[in-house]
Amino acid sequence: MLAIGTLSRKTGAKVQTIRYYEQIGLMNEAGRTAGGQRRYFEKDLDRLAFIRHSRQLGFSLDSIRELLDLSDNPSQSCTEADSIARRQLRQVEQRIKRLQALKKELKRMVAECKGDSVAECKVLEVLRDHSECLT
Amino acid sequence: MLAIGTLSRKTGAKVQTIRYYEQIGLMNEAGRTAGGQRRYFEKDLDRLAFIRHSRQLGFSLDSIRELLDLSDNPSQSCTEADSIARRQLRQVEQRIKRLQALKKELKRMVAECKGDSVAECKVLEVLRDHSECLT
DNA sequence: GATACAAGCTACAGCAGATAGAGGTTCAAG
DNA sequence: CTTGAACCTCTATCTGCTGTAGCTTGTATC
Repeated sequence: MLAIGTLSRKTGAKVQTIRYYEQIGLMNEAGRTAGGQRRYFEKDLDRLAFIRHSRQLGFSLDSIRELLDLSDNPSQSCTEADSIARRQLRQVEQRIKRLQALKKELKRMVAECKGDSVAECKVLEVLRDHSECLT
Repeated sequence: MLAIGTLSRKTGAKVQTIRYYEQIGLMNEAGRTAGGQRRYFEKDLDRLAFIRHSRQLGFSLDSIRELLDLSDNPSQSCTEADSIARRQLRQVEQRIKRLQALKKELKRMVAECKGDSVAECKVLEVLRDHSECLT
């Protein structure tokens, strides 16, 4: 039986976050001691690790909920899990594209700055004048 | 004198967003008609456009506040604006790096999936087992 | 001048995904 | 039995908006 702090240390999730996951129904309600403290089994640790890892891969809590449901019903086809992962992949790719465009623009912005007074600051000028913008 | 809806249409910011920006002190308090409706000058339009463009480049509202302060005091050196922009650039670069690592992992995940039953699903397996993880 | 109605107003709630603090209780080691 | 770290609940806060309810104003048209 593991206390919440142990779960926290083993997964890297903050104690409050674990309680929050319980609150929103992502983690099962934990058993309690006579005094009301949460106690966990190994399977809870696994579930939390799954959630953490999925979060690190950028999955939304809703997607994780779906993945956990699938994981709890091992007889189904894998197709759905696959499509969730592919959706996530597409999202990540899109975000990368967007950020690369931003990076380009920011680079251009700071490259043109010559440390003059604010009046001639290229950074501020670029921000002011959207028409020069590449994006 | 421009109504809030005109400002909205010209900048793409939602009406509520403009009022929100006023509320948090990013936009100056607008003048009002006798009936209490907000009326704006061209300079307000410029300021809002500046904010919108900065947001599109991923600057936080706090950074934008700093940039606007600098922009309002044209006698200062440009150094600070430059360092805010560089900071933003670094953040963007870091995010790209992180996302590229995620992308790699997600690709690996879906590539290994063969449409089997959930029990053998590689996607779920990878999520379960962090130790196989590249990140 | 009357009327219609789009557009404005305030105030508040809600979203994701946590995180922090107050103020009190329990557990486990010594 | 005492100590104090770890736990508990509850509520508020963060970012950056967005949406709704219920009401008022402004303006074009008749």
